[in-house]
Amino acid sequence: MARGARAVSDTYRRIYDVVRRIPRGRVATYGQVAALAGLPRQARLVGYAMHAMPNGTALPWHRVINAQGRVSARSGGSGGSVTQRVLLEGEGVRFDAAGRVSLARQGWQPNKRGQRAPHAAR
DNA sequence: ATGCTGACTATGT
DNA sequence: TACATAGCCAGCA
Repeated sequence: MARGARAVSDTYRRIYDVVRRIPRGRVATYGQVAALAGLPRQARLVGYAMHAMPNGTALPWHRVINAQGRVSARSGGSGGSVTQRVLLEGEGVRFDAAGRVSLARQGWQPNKRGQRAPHAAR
């Protein structure tokens, strides 16, 4: 590969690859995905990559949230953010009264064994 | 080539 | 906790 017309740039390709390895029932932040993709400080690019996602791309984009543990609002104004929250809840992700997720508890932690949060996890 | 925009983050007030 | 500002990079007109 690495030749001819590619639907997406290698940069986006890396981002999608990272998002794809996010385990179910876990959430990752844009900055985290960017870092794992080899793009530190490019959290914005991650968000933009999600928006530029080709139609038909099957990946857990709903498991990507911002550093505040909240679902970022996307352009279009639709209830896309709501759909994302519903999908996460369907995987067992818990939202607090403020509509935020405990990254310390549900956050995806690669390198860690079992991805199990410290204490009080469940 | 230039300038603006955008599913962000960190820091300060 | 909420709002404002600065820094980042890629895609598009």
